[in-house]
Amino acid sequence: MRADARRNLGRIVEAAAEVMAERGVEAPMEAIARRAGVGVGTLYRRFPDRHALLAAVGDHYVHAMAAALDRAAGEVPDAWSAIGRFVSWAAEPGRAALAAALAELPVEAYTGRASFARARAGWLERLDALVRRAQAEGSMRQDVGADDLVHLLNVFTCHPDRLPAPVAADPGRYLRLMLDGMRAGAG
Amino acid sequence: MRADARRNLGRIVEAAAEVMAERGVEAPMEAIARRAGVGVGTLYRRFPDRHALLAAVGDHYVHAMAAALDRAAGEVPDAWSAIGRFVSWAAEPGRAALAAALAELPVEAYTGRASFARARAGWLERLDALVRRAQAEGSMRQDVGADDLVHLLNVFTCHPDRLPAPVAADPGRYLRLMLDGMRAGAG
DNA sequence: CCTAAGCGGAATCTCGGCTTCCGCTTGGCG
DNA sequence: CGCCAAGCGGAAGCCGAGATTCCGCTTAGG
Repeated sequence: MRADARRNLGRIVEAAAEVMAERGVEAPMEAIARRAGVGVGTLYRRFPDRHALLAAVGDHYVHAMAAALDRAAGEVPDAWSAIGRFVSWAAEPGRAALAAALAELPVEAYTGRASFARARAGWLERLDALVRRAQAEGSMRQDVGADDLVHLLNVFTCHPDRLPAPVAADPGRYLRLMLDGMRAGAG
Repeated sequence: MRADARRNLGRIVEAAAEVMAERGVEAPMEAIARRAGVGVGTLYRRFPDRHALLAAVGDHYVHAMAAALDRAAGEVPDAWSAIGRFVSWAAEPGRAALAAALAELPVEAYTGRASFARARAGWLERLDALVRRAQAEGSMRQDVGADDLVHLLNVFTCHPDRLPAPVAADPGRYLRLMLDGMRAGAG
């Protein structure tokens, strides 16, 4: 594979991640190509259909999330703070948006992508462990779980067009409210 | 106006409210017509364009919300419980969804509709009063407002396709979490 | 310098939804 | 009861957005 081709490949995946975060998994191929600074033809040559592209984007995303989680857990001793940090990181514009976008998509996009499934499962598992640790430390309610965290992140960080403008303008405010509600004793 | 025509008019507005709640303000006219048990022709004769239909739906909605709020406030003595009740009512499937749908829409849909604007303002004012009462009673945080409540309702009750499936399945759970976060002392 | 890998983007195709239009139906008056 | 205009439904044609193909031009790199 020629050097420039390889470079474009990377750009395309990044662009796809961005655009899908902003406009959903169904974002027009042309928009993705434009963002990547590439012609649609190139996009199609590399990824024969949308699913192929999605799988690539999914890999990209899962690894980024996993790395951020580990970083957050390493930076502070208590689990509750680590969760707070991770949430802040994930809430940065257009970040978890991708999670929401990917959540929308049909399973068949990943069939035969065992590595992706494994990475995803691993990430969720580590998040879950962190949550359980926070609960054991007495800082988090027992009746909420890692899933709730993920869902709410997805909700508040999905692309701005899909949220009431004030929420889109400051999702952090609402995520903090959510965390306040998840703190031990809040129920 | 003939009796059957009047009947259809009512059905159309109701159907439009339902369908727009589920599929957004841009929901296909044909879907609305079908739900109303009416031909598209009838729809277009009555409402020459989408804006006319939206205005009618908006009226419908604002009045329903105002009535529910007053009912909730009348049923229990303390403001916090009243808010809880109202939120529960508004979170019933496809209810506030309409609010979210209407929130999306451009101002020009309502220009020249003073009565609608007035009704809307009145409703918000009453909700705000209730929130301030809850704060005075010491049951609600000072740093949140009626707006936050409205936004959160919109977020969690928008049509299911736009939410992670588990959230769509039980928006009440997440709204309760958010309310827990808004309770006095939660910050 | 040459050549095949790689590229871009115009052209074409498809699909979903909007809007119109006209022949049929029916409320309700005389 | 009979008439006829108000009202109805939905097929037909229009349109724009996006997917996908294709081919002549560009350029990496041996």
